[in-house]
Amino acid sequence: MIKIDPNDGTPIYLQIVRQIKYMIASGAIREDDELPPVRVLAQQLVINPNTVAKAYRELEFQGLIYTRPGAGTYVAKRRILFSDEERLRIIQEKIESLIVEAQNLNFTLEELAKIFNERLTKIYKQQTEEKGNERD
Amino acid sequence: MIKIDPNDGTPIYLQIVRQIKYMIASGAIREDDELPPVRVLAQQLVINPNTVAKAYRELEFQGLIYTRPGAGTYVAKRRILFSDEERLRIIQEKIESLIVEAQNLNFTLEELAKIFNERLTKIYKQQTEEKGNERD
Amino acid sequence: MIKIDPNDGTPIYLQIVRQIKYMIASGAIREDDELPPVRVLAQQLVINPNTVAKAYRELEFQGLIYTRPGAGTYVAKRRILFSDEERLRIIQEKIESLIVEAQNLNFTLEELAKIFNERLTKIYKQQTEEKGNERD
Amino acid sequence: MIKIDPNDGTPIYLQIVRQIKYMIASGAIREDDELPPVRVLAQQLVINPNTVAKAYRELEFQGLIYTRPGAGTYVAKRRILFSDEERLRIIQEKIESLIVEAQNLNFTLEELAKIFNERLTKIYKQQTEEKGNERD
DNA sequence: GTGGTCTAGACCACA
DNA sequence: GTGGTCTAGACCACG
Repeated sequence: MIKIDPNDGTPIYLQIVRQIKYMIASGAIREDDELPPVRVLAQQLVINPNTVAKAYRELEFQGLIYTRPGAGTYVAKRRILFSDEERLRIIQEKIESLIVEAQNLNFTLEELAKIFNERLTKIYKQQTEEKGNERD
Repeated sequence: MIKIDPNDGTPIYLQIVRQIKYMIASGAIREDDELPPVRVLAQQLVINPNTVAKAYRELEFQGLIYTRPGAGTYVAKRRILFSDEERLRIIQEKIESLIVEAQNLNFTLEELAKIFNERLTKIYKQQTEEKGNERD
Repeated sequence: MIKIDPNDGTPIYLQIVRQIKYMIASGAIREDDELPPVRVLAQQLVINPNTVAKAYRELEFQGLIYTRPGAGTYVAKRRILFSDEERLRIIQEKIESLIVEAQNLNFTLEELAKIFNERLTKIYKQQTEEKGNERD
Repeated sequence: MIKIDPNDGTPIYLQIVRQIKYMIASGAIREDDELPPVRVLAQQLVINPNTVAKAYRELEFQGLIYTRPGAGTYVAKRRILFSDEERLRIIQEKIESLIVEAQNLNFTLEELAKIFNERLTKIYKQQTEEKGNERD
């Protein structure tokens, strides 16, 4: 499920973090699902177990997973770990980066707004559909 | 218009390389346009001049810019232009990443849209004001 | 300044974390003060640099210090990183532990309250004195 | 009345050992008092019975408890009693640690006092109620 | 010279 | 068998 690109430039452990974040956000893995054991994932990706452990630690810090030592690693329940100021700070940083990149790529602000809001609407529809299905 | 994210994981000099590359490849800056001097950019971004110098060296090595010793640094002739599909693909990837981050921070899609559009509007106003001032 | 007890039972890196937390809380080290470099502290304590790095990473997680790669590690400005729910959860856990330990040690709740409030009052007086001195 | 803190850093079995030791050394439990069966305590603390068993083994090795096979586990004769100074020293160390934690989480001393005393009052009421019921 | 990443490999606590 | 800690030691990014 997870793929490492050694030439990516970003550290391996962050590549793992990013991909697991995607899986959690998209609902591909859910609360209390078990993640692959450190050693197993390390063997699959042909990297050192410590590197996987580091990725898991980072995710645990962000409140997305939890580990029960001796048992395994699991997807955590959604909860608000950081203060509102902190959450806002983090997301505004990312927004800032996105806008700058868009301008570097010669998009106007209007174009960016359009692409962004379209994507958001699409996801919104998907999620309301899923909720509808769950109710069935 | 370059933005550094210290938590990105990618080295600062590569963040600069990427962003300038995008500006060139998307036509945001053009042949023989002058890049900001190393020291000026370093001061703007609050980073070490060596780091900026390294980015410029890398870009020169890739043939995207050239330096005229004692004069300045300029965008080179040989340019690779992104297709519109390429530009769209890149920006959509970034948007995707922003949305994932927001969801894992427990922002709703509505909250994200609100924060994003507010920021965009603010920048839009700033830029139209600046243009107004330029005309004076 | 920092002392390691190999027979303590608690991991070395947590012993470091705890002691630095004390230094920060007591004002022994303050905002923007530099911590000893990883390698230096490791050599002093005769432990592996990675272990010190792990302690520093943990403190950075908790928002108590920040690192500028290539430069050094510094005491961070006080700020509220975690949500109120999270902060309350953490401190209530500790209070719970304290109360249980007190009962195990055959203190009555009244005795515990007395000892605790006396200690708190003492610190409170100290801190108001210090503020007074700073104003001079 | 044992409490496990998974984030403490010290192994669970040692947390149990320490707390039972305190109960014995402070007279909270006495010679020939029965300890809870391994399985019962494990269920209460939501941990593995092996972990409790290991703690009991360690306490037996230290001569603080003895087991009568098929019957139960009891507090041994040979007891080391803490002096009042010792008890006070231990609990003050814990209080110190709680205050440091609270300050680093940006609680004021007043807030800490309030949370602490509220919790204490609540437990006090519970315990007097229980005694009332016992009398019935 | 500073911190960051990664590997290889050992040992421990715990289920 | 699972995660956690620690060591030794290499290489890189950055100031």
